[in-house]
Amino acid sequence: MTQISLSFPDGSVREYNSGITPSEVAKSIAKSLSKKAISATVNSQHWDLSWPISEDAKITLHTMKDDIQANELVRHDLAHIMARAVQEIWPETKVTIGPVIENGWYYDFDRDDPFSPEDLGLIETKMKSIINACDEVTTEVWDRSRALDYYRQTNEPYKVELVEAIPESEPIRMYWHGTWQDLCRGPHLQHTGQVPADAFKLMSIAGAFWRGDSNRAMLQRIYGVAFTSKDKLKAYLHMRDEAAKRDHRKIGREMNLYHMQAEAPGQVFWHPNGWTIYTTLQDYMRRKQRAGGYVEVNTPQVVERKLWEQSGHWEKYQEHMFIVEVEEEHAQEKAINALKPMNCPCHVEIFKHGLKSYRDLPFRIAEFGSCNRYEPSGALHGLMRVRGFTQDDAHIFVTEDQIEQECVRFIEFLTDVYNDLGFPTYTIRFADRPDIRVGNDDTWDRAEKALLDATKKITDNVELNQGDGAFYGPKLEFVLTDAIGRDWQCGTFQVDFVLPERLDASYIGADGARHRPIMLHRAALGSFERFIGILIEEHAGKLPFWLAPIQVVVASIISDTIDYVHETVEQLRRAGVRAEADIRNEKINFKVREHSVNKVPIILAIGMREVKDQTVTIRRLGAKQTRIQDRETVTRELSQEATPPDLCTHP
RNA sequence: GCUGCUGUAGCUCAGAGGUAGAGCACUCCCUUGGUAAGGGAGAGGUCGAGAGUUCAAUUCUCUCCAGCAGCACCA
Repeated sequence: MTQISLSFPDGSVREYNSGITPSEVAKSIAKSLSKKAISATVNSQHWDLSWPISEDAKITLHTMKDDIQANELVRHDLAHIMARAVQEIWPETKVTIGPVIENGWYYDFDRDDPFSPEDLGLIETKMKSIINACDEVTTEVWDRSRALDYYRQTNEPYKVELVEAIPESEPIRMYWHGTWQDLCRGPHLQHTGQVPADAFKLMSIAGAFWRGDSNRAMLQRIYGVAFTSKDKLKAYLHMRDEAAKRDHRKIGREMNLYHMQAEAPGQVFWHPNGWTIYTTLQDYMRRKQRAGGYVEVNTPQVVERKLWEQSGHWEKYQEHMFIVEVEEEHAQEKAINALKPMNCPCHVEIFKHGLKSYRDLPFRIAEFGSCNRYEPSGALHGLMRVRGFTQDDAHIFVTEDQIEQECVRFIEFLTDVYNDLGFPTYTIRFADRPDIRVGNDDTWDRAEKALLDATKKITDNVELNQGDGAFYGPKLEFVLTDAIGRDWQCGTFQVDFVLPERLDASYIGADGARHRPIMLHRAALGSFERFIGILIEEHAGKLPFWLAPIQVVVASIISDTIDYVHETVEQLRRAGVRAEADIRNEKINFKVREHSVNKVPIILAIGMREVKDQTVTIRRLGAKQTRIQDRETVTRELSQEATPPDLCTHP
């Protein structure tokens, strides 16, 4: 028998016979450890306690206290337990796959009758009885033909396909939870009773395509969440409730920001409050862009098909464009146009107008570009995914050796903007060449290097998004993380070798000859709609003062103060503060409650005392305390506070 | 687009094969009250749209539209 040596986290090394399992290793160290161990990490691979180790390795034994491993095992075992429960209740159901995901797992099933929400309770009960049975979990490695025969015999076509897809080099491993068998990579716990029966919950049923392919069968997916303890599950469910309260669709209604209706799906009816946020944000971006060296342009909404054919969008995105057909008076055929789904081709046309010299580069044009895309109905989601939206779009025409400097410049610009808007940290994803692409490898090499070098000048915090670049060039994606940990991709910076070529854009170089510029696409916010959605959720509706649609409500306590209230509102408005009067015949308690619910940042209460002393009583949203202060001072301070961050004279 | 669920007053929701109800909001009246809901009265609905079954449909069935969750998609 060959000997192997295992080294432990504490630095110690022990000798064992080859083929020893982590379970036996644990037993050799301490009885208590062997009881508590649930899995191991062997040479940085998560390892089942029952798998043999046949070579020298680094080993770490895990217990339920190791959250990462424990969660994975609990969730993975629950996936099997759920599949078993489903097949015990409905034996005709076919099983497919059931991976662990963030916070839980899912399992995809194929059956004629879809699951109903009531079925979830049934399944949960069955799962608990499987857990209580403490059935042993066992595993074997099978050879390919045995596995295929088995799944053909048991009439599990999806499993047959899965086995066939496993590369020859990899073992085919089976697991049993009791007598219930599933193809699985592992690892797992040792018996079903190790799964905490009170720390999981089945959440929802949804359709999902087999192998993520919309041309293949639609399966029934059940989602579950699971943790290592009941308290952790409770904490998670609580967090989820909190997230739901921040939903911009709910807050948008409550704060009367916008609405949508069936006659214009995916398009926004901005109400006065919402439009105030929108225009305030747009005014801010306009100033920033001007200061950042961009010139602003505006281009047509309805553009003839021909241009989209030239740009290549017609071929690729035709079915996602709003087509506008017009019976033109003297034309032989109908004129076919499309609402612009993007601004790039129009910007190229502006660049092309009049000869450009290399001295004109970098040529930066920006547009608050209204775009319309016929997004699939199932993709629409509040302000986050709409059919009509406005991008803070810009295109920069450059020579190849200007890419890096423009990229640095943009990242600085974007950092500044995100900072002002309350997102001091963000992550950058670098998406490099996809398999299907245009342009030669030399060009890609240089473009990718330029982007990476530029990014690294500013931050080391870059994630690689391999192969996810556009077919026309590499890109950077700027991702914000909101207050409850969700990621939102907003900004983008893309290098494009293709469009200038397709639309035949050129400039005159120092050598007097025509050259092809490279086009950089970039946006900081992405779309105003989406960004406002993110702002609302990030702040739970309590926007920074300068963005709040109504900044101040001046509320009368008794009707004798109405003139003073109006006067105060006028004074605030003259000072650039968005103020409203509330002189309704209601108690001050009522008014405070209502405006607080509506998230108005400041309430100024006016009674006879204030009128007599020329003061106001100021109350900030969320504060219990109020404070009486001279009216002129308050006006001055609020005016200061209402100033957008880029116009503030003091830090 | 696909699977499932949902659609009743401005909002949140209840209801039943015999053409509708609550709370909040709204209007009016009383109340002039000092920091998170004062009291009373009133008005408001082709029950998402269309078709079918039925003596009778908002309720059952089908089709469509929209929304929600997820999948697929996102230039």
